Formats: sequence, C-alpha cells, structure tokens
Amino acid sequence: MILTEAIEILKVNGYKYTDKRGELLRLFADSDKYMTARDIQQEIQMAYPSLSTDTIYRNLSVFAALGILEYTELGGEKRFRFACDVNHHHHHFICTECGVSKDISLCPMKEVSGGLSGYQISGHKFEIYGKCPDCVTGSDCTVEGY
Amino acid sequence: MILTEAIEILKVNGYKYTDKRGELLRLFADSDKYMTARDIQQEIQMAYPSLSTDTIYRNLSVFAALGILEYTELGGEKRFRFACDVNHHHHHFICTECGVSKDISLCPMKEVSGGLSGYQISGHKFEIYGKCPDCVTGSDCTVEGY
DNA sequence: TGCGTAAATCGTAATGATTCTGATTAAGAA
DNA sequence: TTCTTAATCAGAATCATTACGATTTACGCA
Repeated sequence: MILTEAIEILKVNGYKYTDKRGELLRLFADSDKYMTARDIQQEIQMAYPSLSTDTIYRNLSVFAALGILEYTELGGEKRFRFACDVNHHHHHFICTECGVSKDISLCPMKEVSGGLSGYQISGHKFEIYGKCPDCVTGSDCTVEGY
Repeated sequence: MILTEAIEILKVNGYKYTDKRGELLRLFADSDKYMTARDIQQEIQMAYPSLSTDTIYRNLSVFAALGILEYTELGGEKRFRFACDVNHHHHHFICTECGVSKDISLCPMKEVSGGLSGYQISGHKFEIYGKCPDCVTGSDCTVEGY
C-alpha cells in the first residue's frame, strides 16, 4: 500500500479528502510502526496542534474499515499500521518498545485447520513480541513503551 | 491445573484463602471458557450477589500473576481461563460467541525464530477465532458474544 | 467562480472497562 | 482469644474510546 493508493480508496468509497486525513495517512505511509491513537496525536502535534481526538479515532476506524490500515490489540490499546501487501498474507514481529514491525512470512494456519472440523473459523492472529535490534542495543526509541 | 493445586499455589505464595477466592477458582476450574470480569460477575451472582467489582479484578490479576489463570485480550477486554498444563506448550481456538476454547497443539515458533536474529523475543501469541460446533448449529450459548 | 448540501471537524460530555482510595471486615498466626 | 495484616467493599477516579450537537469545509453543480 502506498499513500496515493490509500487516498484513491478513500475517494472511491465516497469519503472526502481533507488535509487532516492526508496528514494522518502520510504519518502511516512513512512508518512501519504500530501506533496508538495517542502516538498519532503526538506525531501530528506540529502540523495540527489541536486536532480533535474524535477526528483521530473516527478516521483510524474509517481507514481500518476500508483496509487502508490494519490493527492489533496490545497492552489494552488498539495499535494501527499501514496495511501491508494484501496479496501476500503474513504476520508480524512487533517491538514492544517502539512499535516497529517486521514481516513474518510463515502462517501456521494451513497445518492447523484440519484439526478443527465442525468449527467455523473466522480469523486468526499470530504475533511475536519483543525488542527490535535498535531497542535491544540502545534506548533511542521515541515512542512510549507498552 | 486443578482446583486444589490452584489453592495450594495461593497458600504457598502467602495469599489467604477466602470463600470468594474459592468460588472464583471453582468457576474457572469447571470451565474451559475464556471469561471477562463481567462474565464472572454474572456467573457468581447467585453465590455472592454483591461481590465487588474490585474484588473480581484484583483477584483475576493475582491469579494471572501466579500462573493460575492465563488471559488474552479480545474485543477490547481481558478474558481469562484456567491455566492449561504448563508442561505442554500450546495455543487455542477461541469461540467468539461463547468463549469456549480448544487446544491447538501446534506452535509455529520453532520455524520462525531463525529469521529474527538481532531481535529479542519476549513472547508470542497464536490464536484462532470463530464459532465452536455448538455455536455454529444452535444459538444456545449463554455467554454474551464478542 | 459562487452555492448548497452532506460530510468532516471540533469541543465536550458520556461510556465502559479497569484501577485506586479509605474505611471496614475477616483470615490465620501467636 | 487477640492481634496484625491482608481482603473486601462501595464509590470515586482514570484511561481509552465513542457519542453529541454545533460549526466548518469539501466538492458537485449551476
């Protein structure tokens, strides 16, 4: 997913383009980090110091519904990141210090589903948590730990 | 894990036995469901109609810290279940209707860790969501959906 | 380019889950 | 039985998130 693609998805689905949506999307497009609404609010501080929390939450929700963002629940909060390539199903390592993510191409679902006859599977989650190399060595991460 | 074992863990760690803790543990011991604090409050209604929410949350937290319970975050809430056999690491299918869980013996971690040199792994999560056979056929589940 | 309408944003209030506080009660050791 | 400390209680506080009503803005169309 790239920025222009995300904006196109907004338009196609009848959503208006606003500077604030553009700025929100730019933040995600430039990052491979999972971010909370509060992270976003901090990051967007200089551009829009008084952006309403409602606007952030509402747009994160819209973006996720349109498949522009994906999210996970971690540490009692929702964390969002720019959606990865839809054509290549995969999972993530997530740094619990800075939120940065790394692709894990393995998906364990194919070996499992056989043992669940009678069950109706609607989704799954495979995530690995820990510290990324940067956060292991130094403490130069900018996003609050979780 | 069985009930007497859980109570023993409490004692060994210097926690007192109370009727309410006993009742809480009994609820978990008799069930393979992931339950929220509210689920517990409903279940315990007849035995202790006025059990304080604080007591529930505090004890769930104590039990989890002692390894008596395990928990997951799902649908914006923490959900707890009686801890499984510690000697056999595994994961769970979780019914999003009634919370019932089923063991998934496969763990994908051994195939993955090689690709994460430089990363410090602290944990992982592999869960499959959907409807259990009972919830697929009928709608006779008692616990609120999530 | 200017208008009009529906959507977006704002500030604030409400919600729901969880945690904290200070007072009261009870477990269990002496 | 007494005493000390932990457990419980009711209610207030907190944190993330959502809802509300009023105001502003994007953008299709004349």
